[in-house]
Amino acid sequence: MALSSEQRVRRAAVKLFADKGFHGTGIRDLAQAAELSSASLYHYMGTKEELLAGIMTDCLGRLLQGAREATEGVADPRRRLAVLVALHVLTHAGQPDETRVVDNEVHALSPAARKHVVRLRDEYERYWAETIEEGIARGAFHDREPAVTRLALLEMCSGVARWYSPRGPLGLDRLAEHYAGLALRMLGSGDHDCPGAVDRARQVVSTVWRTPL
Amino acid sequence: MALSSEQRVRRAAVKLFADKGFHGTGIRDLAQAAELSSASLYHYMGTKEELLAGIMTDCLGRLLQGAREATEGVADPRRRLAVLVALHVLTHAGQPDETRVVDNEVHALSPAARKHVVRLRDEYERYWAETIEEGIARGAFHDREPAVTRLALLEMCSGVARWYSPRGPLGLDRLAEHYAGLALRMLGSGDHDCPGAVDRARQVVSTVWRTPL
Amino acid sequence: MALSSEQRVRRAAVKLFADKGFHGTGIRDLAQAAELSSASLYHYMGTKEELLAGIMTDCLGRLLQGAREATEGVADPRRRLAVLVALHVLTHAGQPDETRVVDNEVHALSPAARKHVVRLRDEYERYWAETIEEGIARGAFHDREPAVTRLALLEMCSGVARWYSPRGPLGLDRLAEHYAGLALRMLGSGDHDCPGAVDRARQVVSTVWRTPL
Amino acid sequence: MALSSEQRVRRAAVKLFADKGFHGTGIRDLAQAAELSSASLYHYMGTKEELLAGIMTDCLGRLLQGAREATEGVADPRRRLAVLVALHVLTHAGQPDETRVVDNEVHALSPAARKHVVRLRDEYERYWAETIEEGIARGAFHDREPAVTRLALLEMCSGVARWYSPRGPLGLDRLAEHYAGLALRMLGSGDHDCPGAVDRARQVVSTVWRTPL
DNA sequence: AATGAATGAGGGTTCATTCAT
DNA sequence: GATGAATGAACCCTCATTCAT
Repeated sequence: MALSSEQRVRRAAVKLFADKGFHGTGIRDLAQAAELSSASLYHYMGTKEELLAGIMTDCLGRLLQGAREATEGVADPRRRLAVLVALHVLTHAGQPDETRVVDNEVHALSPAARKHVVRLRDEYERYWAETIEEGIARGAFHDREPAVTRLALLEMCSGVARWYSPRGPLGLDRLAEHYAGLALRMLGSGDHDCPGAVDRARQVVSTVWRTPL
Repeated sequence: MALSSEQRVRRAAVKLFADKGFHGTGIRDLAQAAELSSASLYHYMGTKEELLAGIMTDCLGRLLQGAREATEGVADPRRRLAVLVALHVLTHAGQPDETRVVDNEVHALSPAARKHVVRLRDEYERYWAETIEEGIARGAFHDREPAVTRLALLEMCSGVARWYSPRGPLGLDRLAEHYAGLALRMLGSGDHDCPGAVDRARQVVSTVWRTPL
Repeated sequence: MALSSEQRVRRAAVKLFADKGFHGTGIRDLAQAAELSSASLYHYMGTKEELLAGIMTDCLGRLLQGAREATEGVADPRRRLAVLVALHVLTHAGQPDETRVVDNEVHALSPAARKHVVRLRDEYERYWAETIEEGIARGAFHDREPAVTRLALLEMCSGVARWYSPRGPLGLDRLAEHYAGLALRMLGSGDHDCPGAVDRARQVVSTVWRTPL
Repeated sequence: MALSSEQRVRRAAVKLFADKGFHGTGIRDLAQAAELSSASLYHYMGTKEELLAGIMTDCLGRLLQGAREATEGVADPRRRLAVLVALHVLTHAGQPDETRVVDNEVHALSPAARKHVVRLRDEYERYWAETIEEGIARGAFHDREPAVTRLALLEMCSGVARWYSPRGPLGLDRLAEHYAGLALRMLGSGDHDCPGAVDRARQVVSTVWRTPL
C-alpha cells in the first residue's frame, strides 16, 4: 500500500532528524525525501519545529503508554523492571530513528515545547524510579545510589538505538532478554530470570507501534 | 590569569556545540561567546568544521592516552575494567561538554574527518573489548554476549555526561566508584571492590586534562 | 512584452559583467539590476560562475554557428575572409556586452569551464586560420606571418566591442565594410571589394541573435 | 641583486592584476606573492586602488614619453606611424602584464583616477591621430575613416599583449616589423618599408623601461 | 621595518516560510 | 492538492584596512 503524503513527510523527518539532526536537516532535504516540493510540505505540517515537537511527543507518548500497559498488574519489582527494560530496549531497537530524535534533539525545541517533552519524559522515568525504589524497599534490589543507577540504566538502554542493527547476529528478543539480565544484576538481584517479561513487552510494543508514528 | 583569545574560542565552541549542536551554533554565536567579532574568529580557527574536528580528535586523543596510561601494568581484568570505567566516567563527568560533542556530533563531520574520529574511537573501544574478553577467558567475568555488554557499558558510562552535575549530592569519586561496581556486576563479577582503581583513574585524568583542551 | 525574470537576470549579468567585470559585480548588484531580491536570483541561475559560463558558451556558440552558416558555400578566400570579418565585427558592435564578457572574463572561469570555452574559441579561430591559409595557397593573400596576422585581425575586430557606439556617426554596415577592407589590405589582397559579404554576414547575425541570449 | 620590498609589491601587483584582474586579486594574494605579511604591504603602498592607479599612470606615462621621444624629429608620416606602431607593439610584447592592466582595469578605478588615466591615454592617442591625419593630408595614406582605422590599429597592436610569447618562434623585432607593415597596408601606403623605425622604437623602449616600473 | 590581532562591511549562498496560481 | 515564484534573514567566510607592539 502506498503511503500518504503526510506519512511520507513524517517518516522523512524522522529519518533525517535522526541522521543529520534537526538543524542539519533543511526543508529541502525533507521535501526531497518525501518526494514533494518544499512548498507542498506545508500542507502536511506546521512549522519545521512543530513537526519535530509532534514526532517527539508522539514517540514519548507511546513509550509512556507502553510503560503503563506493560507494568499493569505486575506486582513483583523484578518482573516490573524486567518488563520496563525490555520495553525500552525493544522500542529503541525497533524504532531507532524515532527514539534518537527524542533523545538527541531536545535542545532544538522552543522552551514551550521542550517543557512539554520534558514533562512526558519525567513522567516516564517515574515508572522506573518507583519500580526501583519499591524493589529496594522490598529487599529485591540492593543499591546504594538508586537514583544514579536509574540514570545509568536508562542511558544504557537508550544507547541501543545508537548501535543495534536488525541485520546483526542478535535477535530482538535475545537482546531484550540480555538487557533485562544486565539490569537485574546491576540492581544486585542475583541471576533470577523473569520468564515472560520480554514476551509481555514485545506484545505491548507491537500494539503501541501498530500504526507507525 | 586571563584566557587567550584562542582558548576563548575553543571553550565557546565546546560549550555551544554541546548545548545547541554544531548545526545549531552559528558563527555569530561563537563570536559573541568568545567576545570577538565574527571576523576575528578566523584568526584562531580554520573553518567551523575544522574547529569541531579539532575538538573531537583532541578529546578522543586524551581519552585514548588516558586509557593507555591507566591500564598500563594492570594485569587483573577486574581492576583493568574498573580503571577503564572510572576513567571514562570521570572524564565524562568532568568534561561533559567536550565528551558530549564527541558523542553527539559525529554526523556533522565531513567524511574525511569522520573517518579519523571513528578510527580513534574504535581504537579506544578496543581497550574495553580486550579487557572484557580476557576477563571472560580467565573466568573473572561471566557474560554470554560480551560485545553487547561492552556497548551497554560504554553507553551507560557516556551517559554520565548528559546528566551529572558537580553541584549535585554525589562527588566524582563516589560516582566513579559506583559505576565501577555496576560494571563489575554486569559482568557477573560478584561484589569485589577494586580499591585504588578510582584513585588511579583520577590521577590519570588530572594529568591528561591538566591543560584544558 | 515584458521580460521574464530569467531574461532580466541574464541581461543584468551581461551588462554588469561587461562593465565592471565578473569579480567587480556583486550578487546584490545583479539582484538590483534584475529587480529581484538576491535570494530570488537563485531561482534562475546556479552559481554566479555558472551564470558567467553560460553566457560565455552561449555567445561563443552563436559566433561559431554564425561562422559556419556564413561561410557555407563561399569558395573564394577573399569573400570568405570578408564574411568572417563582417560577421565578427557586426557581432562585436551589436552585442558589445556579450562579446566583452567572452573576451575579458576567461580568467574568472573555473578550470573546467575555461577548458570548454577555450575549446570553442579555438574551433572558431580555426575558420579564420583555414581561410587565411587557403588564401595564401591560392595566391589571393600575401603574408609572411599568417599566424600573427590572424591574431592581429582578430584583436582588431574584437576591439570594436570596446569603442563602437551605435549613436556615433558610423552605421553598422559601413563599419563592417570598412573592416573587411582593412583586413583584405592587411593580407595584401589589393583593394578588391567583396560586394554582398556584409549583407550575408548581417543576415546570419540577425538570425543567430534573433533570440537575445 | 635582490629586489626591494617596494619593487616586490609592485611586481606582484602587476602580475596578479594582469592575470586575475584587480577585483580578482586579494590583498592576501599580493602579500603572499610579495613575500610579506598583508599588514606590511601597507608600508609600501597606499590603498589597493592607489596601487593600481600608480601602475597605470606610470605605464601610460612611459608610453607617452616613449611616443614623444620616438617621433621627435621624424617628419615623414609613414615613418612616424611605423615608429609609433613599433613602439606600441614592443611595449605590449615586452611588458604584457603592465599593459594589460592599463588596457583592462580602467573600470576598477575611482572616477578621479579614471579621469586622469583617460586623459593620459587620450593624449597618447593624439600622437596617432595627428600622424594619421597628416599622412592623409600629405597623400601618404588613403583612408575614408581615419578615426575608425586609428582605433582598429590601436586595438590590433594592444592585442599583442594578450597572446605574444617570447618563447614563441617570433622575435620582438620581426614582430614589430610585421606590425608596422600591416599598419602601413591598412592605411593604403603600399609596401614601403621604413628601415630604422623598429630600431628607433627599440632604443626608446629600452631607455623608457630601463627601470622596470 | 614588520606583523599579529582585530574588525565592519560585504562576499556568495541557503534558510524557512508565504502566497498567488 | 500542489507548486513555482518570491523574499528577509541568516548562513559561513573573506574583504581591505588599521593599529599597537
